[in-house]
Amino acid sequence: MGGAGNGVARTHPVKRRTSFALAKVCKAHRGSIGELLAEHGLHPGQEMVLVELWESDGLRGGELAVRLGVEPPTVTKMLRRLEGCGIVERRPDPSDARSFRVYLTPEGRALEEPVADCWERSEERLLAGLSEEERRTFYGLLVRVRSNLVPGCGSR
Amino acid sequence: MGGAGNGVARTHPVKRRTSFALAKVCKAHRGSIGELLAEHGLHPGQEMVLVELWESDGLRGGELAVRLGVEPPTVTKMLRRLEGCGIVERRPDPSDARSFRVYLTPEGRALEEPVADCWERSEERLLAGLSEEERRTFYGLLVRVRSNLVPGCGSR
DNA sequence: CCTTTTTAGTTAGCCGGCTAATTAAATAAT
DNA sequence: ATTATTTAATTAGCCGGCTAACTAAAAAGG
Repeated sequence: MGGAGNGVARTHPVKRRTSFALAKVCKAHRGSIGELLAEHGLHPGQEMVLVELWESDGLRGGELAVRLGVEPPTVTKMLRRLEGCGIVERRPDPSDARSFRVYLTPEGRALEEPVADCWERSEERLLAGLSEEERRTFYGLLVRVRSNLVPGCGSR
Repeated sequence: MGGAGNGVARTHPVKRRTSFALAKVCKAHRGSIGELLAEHGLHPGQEMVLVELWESDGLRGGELAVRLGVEPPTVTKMLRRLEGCGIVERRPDPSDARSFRVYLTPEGRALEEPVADCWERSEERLLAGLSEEERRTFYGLLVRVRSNLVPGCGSR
């Protein structure tokens, strides 16, 4: 099958970009943590909601969207499902009839340890073979790169 | 409102994990490149199909799934849409009646330059403020980390 | 007080991703 | 040759994410 130079298929230059490598790492990482979360009946993305609520329970819907860096309709749907699973509870905000506040149920609070453990295992797998110094370097670079992508994310 | 230690809301330990930072970078990065791709009517994820086809046109559906690191049903749907947009064409594989081969249309081939440009701009934004050495280090770490997550991804 | 504008969430609908179950063709085994 | 098995792709249905359009309450202005 020696066509006119056909079949060589050298890898495309775009594949050597850092941007490309990052995209692939992202996808793989989401899959990796999703696999662990599935053990607790969670889908990737939902763990982020939990972290925000462990940190400050009773958030308003909109504030949750801001902290997650996600659009309001996404929050609406995720909360509906998490509520359906009994992980979260939505109560009206007494001071604003348009708003509501999100609270963890006991079930939601019980997920803190196992899910934190997922992160730990996920990180273990992610950083395997890297020295302590390399890990610190990697973390530092991620933080800087993140602040490039999410302007003004210093606090969150 | 000084309840029993309530309202402090220190950031949750999980948020200091490299794994967490990576997840956030991922999300932001996908959004960043998605924004650029939208200028050409593409959705994030579709650019990956294009890269594979620029590299080797006429791939079988299953092989495409493997290279993208994605499940077959995902390929089915993406290709249906890309075909609907006239970017890609599916032709039956003469040697196997269950299979098909995917070919870029002229429109699909015409996207190579503009989309490669999206990647370049995306990378620019991503790596702003990093020295050449830091960029190399970051790239190297990404590649290593990726091989932790996707065992045997040396070639792709 | 009433009107206008801003803000908070929801709905509808699309896309990329997944799993589970199905169809149909190719291959292996008898 | 017939049967059993494996493989290729699709369908159905769910989830996280998005945009656009809408509803309803709060806040600002007159």
